[in-house]
Amino acid sequence: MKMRRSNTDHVTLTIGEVAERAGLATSALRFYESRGLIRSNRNASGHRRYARGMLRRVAIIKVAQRIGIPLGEIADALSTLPEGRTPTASDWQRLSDAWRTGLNERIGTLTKLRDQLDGCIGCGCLSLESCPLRNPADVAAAAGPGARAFDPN
Amino acid sequence: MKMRRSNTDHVTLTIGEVAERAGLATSALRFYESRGLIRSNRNASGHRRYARGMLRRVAIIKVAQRIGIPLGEIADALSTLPEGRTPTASDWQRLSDAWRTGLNERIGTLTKLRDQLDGCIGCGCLSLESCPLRNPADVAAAAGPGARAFDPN
DNA sequence: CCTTGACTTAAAGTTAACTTTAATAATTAC
DNA sequence: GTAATTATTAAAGTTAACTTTAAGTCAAGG
Repeated sequence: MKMRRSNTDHVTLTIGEVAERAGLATSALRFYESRGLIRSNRNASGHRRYARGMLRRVAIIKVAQRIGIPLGEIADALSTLPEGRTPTASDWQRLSDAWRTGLNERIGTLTKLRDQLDGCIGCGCLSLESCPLRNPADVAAAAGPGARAFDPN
Repeated sequence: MKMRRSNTDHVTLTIGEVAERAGLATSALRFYESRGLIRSNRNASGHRRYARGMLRRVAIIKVAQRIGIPLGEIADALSTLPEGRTPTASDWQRLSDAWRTGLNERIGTLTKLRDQLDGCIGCGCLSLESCPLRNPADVAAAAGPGARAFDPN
């Protein structure tokens, strides 16, 4: 029983519509806009109106987040696209290529950690000098997304 | 040129010593104590004194963190140990067994994500209906440690 | 016309895991 | 004996990624 046809421009979406179709809250969309990840046009009365392409852009943001890319980097990446254009297939390929590398590193770090953990089964390990878990050679962090209070050590 | 031998009890460590040997800040140790992850004895003037075993306990906390276990869960796990005892080899085995499972899940989630990403190279994907990246079957999150503001969707 | 419901903004709150600050006390070094 | 470290506490600040709240505007239905 939905009817919202008094919209002048039928190809635009309201913030509520984008939120529902993209699967996130309207507050998140406003937040992304404040961080420069997305943009919006306004109708006469100041309400946001989005083109269909925004759904793809938001989808890309969500995938990048699942990969573990912080919003700031996602914003940087998206800002390399020609002025606000909807990402094309080759845009997406370029972005995902870059992100795949980081993802592989994360997987590698976690896998190494698991292997070290496996190597420690019942060894009564965690010795000060010899335990690889306690003396990680890879200082590079396995940290996922989220707050790390500036020092990911 | 270090000399600190006026300590009555030579087998205890000050908070500064634990911090240095464990590789974290004194503020972090106090914070862990406030969260119930570690305990301390106090000397006559109220300064913290730790037994050697604390180093192993802190090492376990650090490994668990690398695995991606939030401090709250680490605290729960450690609290299953008999009253404040230094974790033994079998304690460690039990704890790491539980944590390994979560670690493997995380690795699995990220690996699946990477494979989906690989399957999308140049496909111009992210289609509303058919893209597995856009419609992840596994609602379970790939989220690492860190703030997720209560809704890990 | 009036009531919902969706929209607007700025500002403050949330969570995790700490750090920083401030003001003071105890130790250690010389 | 005094200066420099190191310690103590409580409270506030930090970062990320949002959400919630407050106070009000706009749109659609009856």
